[in-house]
Amino acid sequence: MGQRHEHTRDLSGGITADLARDVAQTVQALSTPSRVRILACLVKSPCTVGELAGEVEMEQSAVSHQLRILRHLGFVVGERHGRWVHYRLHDEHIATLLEEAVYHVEHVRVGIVDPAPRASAS
Amino acid sequence: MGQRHEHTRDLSGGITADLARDVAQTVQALSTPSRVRILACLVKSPCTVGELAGEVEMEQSAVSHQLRILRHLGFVVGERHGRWVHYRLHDEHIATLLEEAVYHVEHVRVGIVDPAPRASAS
DNA sequence: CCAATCCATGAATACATGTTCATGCTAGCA
DNA sequence: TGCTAGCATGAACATGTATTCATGGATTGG
Repeated sequence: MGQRHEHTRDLSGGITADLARDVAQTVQALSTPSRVRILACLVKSPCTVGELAGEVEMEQSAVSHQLRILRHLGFVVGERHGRWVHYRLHDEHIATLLEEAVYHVEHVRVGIVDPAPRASAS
Repeated sequence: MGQRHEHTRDLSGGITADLARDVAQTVQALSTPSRVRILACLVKSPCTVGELAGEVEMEQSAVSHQLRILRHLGFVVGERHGRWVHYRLHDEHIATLLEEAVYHVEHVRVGIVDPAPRASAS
């Protein structure tokens, strides 16, 4: 345990336009508060749609719509158990991605406005 | 050398709605192909607006607009040198965040559609 | 100074998207 | 077999946003 992953990809060679498109599309799964909350819930444990709706304070319909998006992006999978559908993260890498994103937000406090450059340097 | 960072944040305790909002807003910087390409360029080296426009195949005006967003999110900083404005990443953590995102897209191939759950399990 | 270059910005537009509302489908219970 | 609970889905709507166009500010070179 305590296994080491770097989880990074060298970008010194640049990236293609196609890869940029894929990155943007994937990352977009985390670009809305509702989906972040849904995924954060699923990190803790699998949930039904109704449970998710309660935890993230959204209507059931809205949750279903967002779950559909997350399914299409390969972030979550749903499995039917009787009348309920249990949703869970597709794999542990999804949890890692979210954990990394949260880490960056908490530690590298971004979001501070930076004015347009006016003064000359050098 | 070879220093170890985990770069993750334990989510077993859940996250607040405010944190989810911040995560979504921050991650949104990487949720568009144009901004991903701009940031990927800046990972390699600082660039002027005109250089960025050439590399990412966008008009100068569009690049300026996106740079403004990235500035406000604390992702990049611009410094005036004569007639040019040199843009660079705010710090190396931004590069790490992008590198991690690209890593996930390349290794954990998401984006495969998953049908709505129909069959019953158990 | 004047012109040219580099960049920022506001308005306008086209487009994507998140939510709600209404409805339909599936599975279990009486 | 109705009937209800849990969930999915389509339409409508409001909102956000990325780009283009036009323009203005800043700076240097002539």
